[in-house]
Amino acid sequence: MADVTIAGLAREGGVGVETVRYYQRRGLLETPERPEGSGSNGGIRRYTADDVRRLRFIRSAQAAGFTLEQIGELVALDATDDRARARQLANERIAALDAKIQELKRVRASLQRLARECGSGSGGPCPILTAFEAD
Amino acid sequence: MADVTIAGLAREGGVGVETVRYYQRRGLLETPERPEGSGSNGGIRRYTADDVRRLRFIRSAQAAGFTLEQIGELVALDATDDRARARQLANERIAALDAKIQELKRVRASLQRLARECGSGSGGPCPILTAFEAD
DNA sequence: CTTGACTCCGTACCATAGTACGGCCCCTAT
DNA sequence: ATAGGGGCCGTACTATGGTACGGAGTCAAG
Repeated sequence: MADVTIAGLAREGGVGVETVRYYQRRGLLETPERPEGSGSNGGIRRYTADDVRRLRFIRSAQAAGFTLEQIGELVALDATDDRARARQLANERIAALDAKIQELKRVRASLQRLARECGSGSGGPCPILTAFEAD
Repeated sequence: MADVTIAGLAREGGVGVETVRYYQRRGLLETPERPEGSGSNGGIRRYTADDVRRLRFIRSAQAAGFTLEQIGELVALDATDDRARARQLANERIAALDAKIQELKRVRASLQRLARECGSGSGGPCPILTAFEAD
């Protein structure tokens, strides 16, 4: 893949240009040097496949529930060799994820009960407010 | 359970007093009348077991991924008899929940792979940035 | 050699879901 | 009767994760 402009990077990562710039401000993505352009300030920055990888990593890590701040730590960690810390972060997140998955399953069951009990006919109650009570 | 003040309601719901007041402003919780107090403005509001139920409902529905705006609709719906709409909301949320649960499981697997590969020894790479790539 | 799309940059604004503050009032115990 | 702990209310501020805007510069095509 040839190097791309910021719009190409954003497209590859499935985000908007402004989001890329936001991640740069947050220190999650590098801001490459502007090439020696013809004008006073230089030309247009180019992004590599590495930048695309990094952007995709950010999106996946977000999906995993990491905050942008934690993602910043992970990105920094990738440069070092602090395996213990990396494992710690991963394991903490796995535990949180397990709890979250269990919770989502519980509320899913409640919603299913609600959808079933709240049938088409108008017989009986449609107990929205108590839907989650038998948790 | 005897009727409680706002602090009691908050405690029962596991939230702060300010959060209760915020939910009132959002229209998710009722604001009971102030009793005819001795002073210029009246006395202190009292909350019932019903209010506690409603507050707990809000928290559970949030856990289910509903926004406060959607929760407002659910609360309003409970008063009406629009079963079709209630079922629709529930089913939409179940679908979203299923997708979310799948996603969390995927990223969990990636994290586990990361934690394993990034073992204690310093042999081999600790590929944080590529941890999610084989999704 | 101009037009038009895109980049760069700073700054401002947004939505969501709270959290805090300050002044005043009420109520109860000492 | 007085002090302290809440309650009441409006308003302001916070954190998180973006999203938008305006003006200037760049670049490629026609």
